[in-house]
Amino acid sequence: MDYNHKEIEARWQEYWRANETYKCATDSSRPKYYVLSMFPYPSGAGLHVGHPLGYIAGDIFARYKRQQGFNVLHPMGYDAYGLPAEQYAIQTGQHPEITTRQNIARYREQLDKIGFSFDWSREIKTCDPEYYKWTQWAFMQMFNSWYDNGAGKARPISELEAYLSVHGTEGLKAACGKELHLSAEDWNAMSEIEKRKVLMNYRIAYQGETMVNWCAELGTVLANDEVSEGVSVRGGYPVEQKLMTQWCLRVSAYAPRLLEGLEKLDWTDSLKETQRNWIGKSEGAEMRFPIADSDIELEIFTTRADTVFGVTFMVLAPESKYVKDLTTDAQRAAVEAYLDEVKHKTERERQIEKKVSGVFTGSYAINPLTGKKIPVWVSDYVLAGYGTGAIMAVPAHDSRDYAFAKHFELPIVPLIEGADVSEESFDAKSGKMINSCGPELDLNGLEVKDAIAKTKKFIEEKGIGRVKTNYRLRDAIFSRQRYWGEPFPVYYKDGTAYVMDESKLPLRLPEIDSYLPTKDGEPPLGRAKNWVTEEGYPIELCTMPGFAGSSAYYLRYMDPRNDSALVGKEADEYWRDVDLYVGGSEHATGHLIYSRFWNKFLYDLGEVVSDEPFRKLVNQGMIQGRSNFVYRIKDTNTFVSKGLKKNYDVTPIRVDINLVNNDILNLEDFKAWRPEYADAEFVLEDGKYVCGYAVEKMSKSMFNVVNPDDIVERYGADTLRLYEMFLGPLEQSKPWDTNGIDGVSRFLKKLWNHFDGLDASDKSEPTKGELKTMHKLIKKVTHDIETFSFNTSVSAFMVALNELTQQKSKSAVAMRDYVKLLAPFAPHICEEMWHRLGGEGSVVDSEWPKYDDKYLVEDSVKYPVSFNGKVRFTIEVPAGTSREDVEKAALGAEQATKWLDGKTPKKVIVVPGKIVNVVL
RNA sequence: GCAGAAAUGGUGGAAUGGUAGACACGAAAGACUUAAAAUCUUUUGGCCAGUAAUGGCUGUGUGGGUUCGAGUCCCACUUUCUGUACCA
Repeated sequence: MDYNHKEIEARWQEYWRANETYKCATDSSRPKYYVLSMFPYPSGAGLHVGHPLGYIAGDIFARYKRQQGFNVLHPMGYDAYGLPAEQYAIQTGQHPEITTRQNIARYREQLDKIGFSFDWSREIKTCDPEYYKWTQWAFMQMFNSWYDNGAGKARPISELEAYLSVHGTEGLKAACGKELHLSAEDWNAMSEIEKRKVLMNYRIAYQGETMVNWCAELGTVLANDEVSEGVSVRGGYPVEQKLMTQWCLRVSAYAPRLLEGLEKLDWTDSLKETQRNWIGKSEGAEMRFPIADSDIELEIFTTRADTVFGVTFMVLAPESKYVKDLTTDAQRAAVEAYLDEVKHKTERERQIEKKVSGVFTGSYAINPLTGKKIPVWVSDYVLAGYGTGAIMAVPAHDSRDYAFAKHFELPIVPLIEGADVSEESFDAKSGKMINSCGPELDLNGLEVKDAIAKTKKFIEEKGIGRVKTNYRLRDAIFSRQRYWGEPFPVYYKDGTAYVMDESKLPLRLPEIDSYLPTKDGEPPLGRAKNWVTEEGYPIELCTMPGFAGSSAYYLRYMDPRNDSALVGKEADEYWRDVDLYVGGSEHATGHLIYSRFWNKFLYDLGEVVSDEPFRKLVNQGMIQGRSNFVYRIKDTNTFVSKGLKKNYDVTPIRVDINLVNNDILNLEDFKAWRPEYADAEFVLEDGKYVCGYAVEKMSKSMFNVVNPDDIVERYGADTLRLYEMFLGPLEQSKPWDTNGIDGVSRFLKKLWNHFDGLDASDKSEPTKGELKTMHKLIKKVTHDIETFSFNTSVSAFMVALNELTQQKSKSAVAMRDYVKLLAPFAPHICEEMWHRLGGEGSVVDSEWPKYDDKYLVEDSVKYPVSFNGKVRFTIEVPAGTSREDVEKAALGAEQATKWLDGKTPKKVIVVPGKIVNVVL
């Protein structure tokens, strides 16, 4: 009987559904294993073949763990809030919820066809009120918490209030917006509103006036990870810097823990490195430079304390609060003109131009080590948001300062022996110091490293600065001027923000008549009727960003229907954390940072037991598209095959890949594709039209999208699953190339034919050869799955089948083991074979076979014999032959005389089971 | 600029420091067929010699090094991909 994938796959998918095969429950008698694939944003385009790659890998692992006896949690859901649905709503007036639900239904249909072992009873959608209740709840907890740097954890805001009422800010070690100095009396004398203003400076979810990435086109602010190279990641619209009052999350307070936590995670080095860079720890010093004829002190941050003697000017960021104070009357007009110019430049323009610009404030600072007066400038190459927004410029040893100094003809003083600064700065942090001797400190002759240490010590002792560690990681901006997101459970009384009572959750998203901002420029929620509390207080108009709903979803899967907690104690203590997380590395600086932050916060509150959410993380590569081209001879309707195109003047034209098979164009289909090609003519090679190809992003406009449904329809889900794994290493990005799929499809057909020739009732012991093949396979596949080397295990299945066929294997017993091993990869066909072979229950629950080395032992061992590293012949000796006897056999072999050529070997190396090398 | 990863046949890719190119695609030849598709068999890194079996040389981006032995380890370089950036 032929292999009928459609009938088999439909039947088993129905069987699994009806039997709730993949439903799991907490079961403390069994070890748990939590496999999670990053949930998708359900876009209107549906899934393409790139999406399932990670899901298939996760599914294989989940099924494997299950067969090993683990209680496996393998859920799936949808990241349902997002800009595309809202953009679509603006264009069509269609409620984003409707579009989203439709897209979800389509995704589900596509996912179901591939045969995943998801426990759909745990499905979550971030836009469900039962789900986003807990997103709002977490925000509320953050609002009601502050970060105690002393204890290194978040604590309830009430404890801060208690502290302030006794000590004021004296001795307070708290993460905050700006350092406040209050006495207990000051605090106690404050009104409620004043107190709330103070507390806002400490809350973990706080409202702050900050420079934000404003995207006018999208009408909203964006987080740093949503902006790349000055444009929005979604849509590619220009982004500018704007000062706005926004909700923020004090992620920066967690920077040290986010950095340290990476150590114990089983993630790839490159991903950890990306996070390290994003967190951006830099150890340096903060130093105060007094301003001449003023009592102002300019505070700067530097990692090169050793270079103080080479400071020839200071630079302020345009947004720095010092600018106003330091600008002299003579310079005021010039400075204001400059600030105005900077303000109107977008971030993108600033980055592209990279033009040196700046203006002198008129003031001078005094170098505390030399007593010399140095000018203070303003320039946009200094960032307001990092360090103190002011720098000491050392043009000899910093390329940016160098460019600035050259442009404005400021002095450049080299501080390192042998450094030539006539053409460029000397940025390397090594060498011997020169020109670095002042009245109190002498660095001359020291190595840079030692000079830094000595200077740091000196400035601390002198009280002109302190050692400081800075982090690049900024607080996350948490407001979006958008409709399609979680509403904030926040209302305003006397212009002050209050969170609602927990009993009011979930705060449901109201209906509105249009999804555009209001005429007054308020967010869309400004259109909602009665968007006020019961007491009539107005409710926050912004909604939460996309990462809000995805930051703790892995916790919710553990206990998805609990309506009294995000995750119940029992479920949390059992499932704890995600053992294996599969997803794209593009989330390295977004979701994967926010989730870790969110989880650590909940950990501080005692809500969860694990302080890191994702123990092991595997990044699947992107699957790119493979576009096909035809070549039209200019000004004609004649198309020339790829191999002959150099003889003509041609225009390459993208052609729908559905008209092409193995790069051969189907001429009739092509003519029917577009009316203008109906009477196309062709110049063929060998009777075929060969198309060109290019690897590009998979997208509709390039006619290179491959829909998994089509592959499943034609080849079956098992073939799709195997082929996606066979394509190459999981982590690597690669183009989707349908050309090879026939090989995998043939394999399954051969497997089916082999199985079809067996007598299922045969219980006889497999032969020695069969046992050897099977145990080799068990060993290989087990090892491959553990190391996520799925492509090589697919090959191993092919090799093993060939061996069994060659041995004319009739063993149903051997086949049953084979089926168990293949089941994670190709569950449908295996389920079918399993049942026909008389297996009990579902193959999904069959026990993973164990291998025994004794079946792999050979009667004899072949040794390649090499002379000076070059293999010349092979000898065969009985298994277990000693090294000495192998050596004797090698040198005594007939062929050896030729290569020995009468000489005595200097040395003979025998590697047991591997090789004999004779050194002459 | 900085950081990370990678470079192996016509293609995708295999190789715990031990016979490089497994497996698959593609291609070529043959079998079956009236024919095609499907299927099966054989060949397939390059070069050289031989009617042939076969034998020899060469070969994993480049140049060095360690080693009896290097695709694999070390150093330098080239190229490509990815991430990130006026972060002081």
